[in-house]
Amino acid sequence: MSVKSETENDRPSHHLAAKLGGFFRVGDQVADMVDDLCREKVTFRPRHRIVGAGDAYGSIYLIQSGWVLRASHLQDGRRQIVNIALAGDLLCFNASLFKKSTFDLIARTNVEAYRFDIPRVMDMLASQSKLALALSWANAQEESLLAERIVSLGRRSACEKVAHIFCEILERLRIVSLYDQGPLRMPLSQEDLADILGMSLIHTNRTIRGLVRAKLLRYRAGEVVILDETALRGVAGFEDDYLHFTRQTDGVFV
Amino acid sequence: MSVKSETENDRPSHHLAAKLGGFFRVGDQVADMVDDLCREKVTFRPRHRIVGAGDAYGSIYLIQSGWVLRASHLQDGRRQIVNIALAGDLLCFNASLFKKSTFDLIARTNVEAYRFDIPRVMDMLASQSKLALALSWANAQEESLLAERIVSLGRRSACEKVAHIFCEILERLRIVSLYDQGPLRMPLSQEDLADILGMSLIHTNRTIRGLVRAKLLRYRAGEVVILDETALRGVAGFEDDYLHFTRQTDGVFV
DNA sequence: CGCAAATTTGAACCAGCTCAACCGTAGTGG
DNA sequence: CCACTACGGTTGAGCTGGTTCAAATTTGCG
Repeated sequence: MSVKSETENDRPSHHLAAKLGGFFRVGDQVADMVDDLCREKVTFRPRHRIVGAGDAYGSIYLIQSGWVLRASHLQDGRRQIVNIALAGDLLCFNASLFKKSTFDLIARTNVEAYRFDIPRVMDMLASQSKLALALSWANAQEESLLAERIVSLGRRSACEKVAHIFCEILERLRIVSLYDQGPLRMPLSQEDLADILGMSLIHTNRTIRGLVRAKLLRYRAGEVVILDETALRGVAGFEDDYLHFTRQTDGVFV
Repeated sequence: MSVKSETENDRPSHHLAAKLGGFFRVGDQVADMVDDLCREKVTFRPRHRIVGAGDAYGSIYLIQSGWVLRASHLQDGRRQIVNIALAGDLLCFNASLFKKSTFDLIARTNVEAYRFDIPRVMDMLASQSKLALALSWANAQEESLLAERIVSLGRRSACEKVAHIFCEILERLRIVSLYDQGPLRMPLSQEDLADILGMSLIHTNRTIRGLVRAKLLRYRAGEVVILDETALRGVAGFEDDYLHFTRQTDGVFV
């Protein structure tokens, strides 16, 4: 797929490059390789189960737009959302090394994604070490997000958790230029939020209401407006270093 | 470093190969490369901080023996242990792509480890795709452990959490042949356990006592005896598929 | 309009927390 | 040998953050 006629922002690799750009100086070579992997574009409807627990992995996806939830279900119906995948995130990248999934991947919105052929990715990783390095970084960053989620779940109060997840989502969207300030379309129900934060739906609601009453944010179904991000970061104890988005000019060139 | 004179079990790569052996058929080529990386052996005393939050990464370690905790500290002293690293586990492998650590790595016991020189690892990964694949798998498995920890923290009861972590530790030690059955030396205090499970020390204690009273296990400082592992798995709802230790004979050869 | 999904609120309850104290065991130094 | 200390574990009591159950209200949408 030629990309010469496309503007930078239309390249399939755009969001991923933006994310990596926080750490690497991403050269055309790597961007071209990613674009080259993006031969097939797929779209999923909301609630579509992209991968189900027990399924064999067939593909790796690079999200172009939309929100995807990675969730685990216990026998009795309890659900835990392990992470949220946004534009520029890879799905099943490292997990595709396994025989089968232990998680569901659910499209929460309309999702546009590029489907990578796994053998082709493997070939390219084997021969293109810069690409491998770049994708390893993306992978390591995702692992860092999981670790921070563990900290939230284990040691933060309900109020801190809610504030923290909002701060994280804001920051992650900023990295891929999908948020600046003002109202944010956030296609998560309070039930989703509860399942991310390991809380009950009802207490999640009350906690959000508390933050609304404190004038830190406004909330409607599908939309939040952060009114005082500084204060929100304060209650969350939010430190963004775990995102490792340093925007260094002396970064490694890939 | 020649390994010809060593028995299989003495090779530095032994535990890592055992872990990978659940999925790959690990050939001599990869094992030799790992052995070759293990040029420098280091030991840490209990409580030694191998890496501290904020430190730049200097090395990658392969644990030969001992237990290491990866922990995060909040401003007010709350601590969350994100994971436990055992023999055969790599420390700082993917995180070494970052400028600096956001976690502490603490030796909980005497720890023997092999120190890898990062540039050398990078070179080898770039040129040896089989090695890269094998280590990527180890990495993906660790990510899977984190995801399961998130499920525990978010959606399991105190009793399920305690049972689950014991099942996980048993299984992980079995994979590297460090446990079969009977008494298990477990160098974690109840405070450590509490910080892994996101619970208070006191409630952790009471929960353990409950399992002891139910005759599922015996507990002393530094030692547990699992009396009824089947029952313990039952209360935990333990499914070992997230460890991805399938011991398949048709696995990919690396 | 009418249905379904999402949110909000109230009320009662309880799992897990904090505070406080005590016990056992293993050094350690006089 | 004993006193002292430190650390890990145990137990009680009271409290509270978060849960469950139940029901009402709002919102989105065909």
